[in-house]
Amino acid sequence: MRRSREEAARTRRTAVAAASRLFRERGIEAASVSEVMASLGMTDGGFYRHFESKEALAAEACAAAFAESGLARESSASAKAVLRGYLSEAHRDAPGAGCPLPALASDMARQPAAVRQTYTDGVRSALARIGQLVPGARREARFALLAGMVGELALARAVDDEGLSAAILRGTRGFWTRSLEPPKT
Amino acid sequence: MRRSREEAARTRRTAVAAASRLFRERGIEAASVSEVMASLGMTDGGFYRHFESKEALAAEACAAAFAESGLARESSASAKAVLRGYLSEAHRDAPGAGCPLPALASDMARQPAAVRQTYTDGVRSALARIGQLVPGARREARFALLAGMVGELALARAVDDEGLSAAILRGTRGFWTRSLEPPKT
DNA sequence: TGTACATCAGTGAACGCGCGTTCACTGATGTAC
DNA sequence: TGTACATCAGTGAACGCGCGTTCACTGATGTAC
Repeated sequence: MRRSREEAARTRRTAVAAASRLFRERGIEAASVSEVMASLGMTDGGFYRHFESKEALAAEACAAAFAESGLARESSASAKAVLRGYLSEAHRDAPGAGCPLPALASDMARQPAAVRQTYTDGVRSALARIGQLVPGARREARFALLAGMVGELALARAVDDEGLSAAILRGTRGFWTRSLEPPKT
Repeated sequence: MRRSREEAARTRRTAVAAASRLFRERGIEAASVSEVMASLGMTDGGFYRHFESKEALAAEACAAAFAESGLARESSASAKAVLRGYLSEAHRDAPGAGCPLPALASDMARQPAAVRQTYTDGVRSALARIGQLVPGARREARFALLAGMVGELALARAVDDEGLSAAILRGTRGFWTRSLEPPKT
C-alpha cells in the first residue's frame, strides 16, 4: 500500500527521531532496527526503503541528536543556567532526550567512520559553545569543563546508588559553578 | 579429558583475566563467551564448568578490573604522577589494561544488579583514593576531578581525530595539575 | 604401593533466539495521455 | 477532467549468522580399598 510523498517523508523523519532517542537510551548496538520500526508501528521490511543500512541511520540519528540536544544548539542561557540544566537529575534520567556526548561515548570506539565523524564534530561544536559561554576561561579549562560534564553524567547514570549518584551531580555542579563565578581560571 | 585441580583453577583465573580485558576493550555485551574461551585456546562448552552464566563472569571480571587497574589499588605515587599516568595517551590506547570506570561506564546502565554493584563500589573506592591523594581538596573538587578524569578518557577514546584527542588529554591534564598545585581549591 | 572405579574439566555439536538484511507481494499514489 | 498504468511505501516471511546455553561424550585425575 503505497503512501503519499508527505507520509513517506514523515515516516523517515519519525524513524530518525526514534532512533536518535533509542540509540541514546540503550546504545547504538543494543537498539535494533526492529525496535525502531516497531516504535513507529511499522514492520522491519519498510526500513530499507528509507535507509541503506543501520549504519546510515546511526549517522543520521547521531547528527539529529546533536542538533536537538547538543550543547551547541542555539540558546541565550547563561553559563550558570546551562550548567544547572546539564548537571541535573532530570538530564541524568532522560538520556534519550539528552546530550549525545555522554550517552554515545563508549559506543563510538566501535562505530564506523561516518558515525564517529558526526560525534567528533559534536565534540568540536560543544567546545566552541563552551568558549562562547565562558569567554574568560582558558583553553585548558574549557577542555576540563567539557570532560567533567560528560564524565559526571556518565558516572551518575552508571552508579547503582541514588545517594551517590545525586552526590556526584551536586558535587560537580557546585565545583564548576564556583570555578566559573570569578573569571580567574 | 579431565584436568588436575591446579590446571582447572588456572583456567578459571585466566578466563576472568581475559574477560576483564575483553570487556573493557569492547564492552560487556559486545564481547562474547566464545571470544573469552577462544582467547584461552578452549571451546565454548567448558565455560559452564567454571561460571554459572556470562553475567556471573561479568561481575567477577569487573571486580578483577578494579583490583588490577582501578584508581584505588595500592601505590605510593603522588597526585601529580597519578594524574599524569591516568590522563595519558598510553592509558587512552590500552583500555583493556586500564581503569574500568571510563571503559565500562555506559555498559553499566543495562547491566544486572551484581555487576552494577561492583562498579558502584569501584566508584566509591576511587573517590576515597582521590581523597587520600589530594587531602586538601574539598568534597566538591574530588567529585569534579573524578568526573573529569573519566569523561576525558571517554571523549579522547571516542573522537576520530588524533589531534583533538591529544588536545583533550593535554588540556584536562594541564587544568587539573595546575588546580591541584596550590591547595587552594 | 597397586588396582578399580567414580569424578569431572574440557570437547564439539546442537538448541532456540534475535539480529541485519532481502525479497515477492500488495495496493494506493502519482503520472502520461 | 478522466482513465490506464507504472511506481513504490510498507508488509511479513525468510535468509544466514552469532549469541548464550545445554548436553552426551571422552579420558585423565583423584579416591577408596
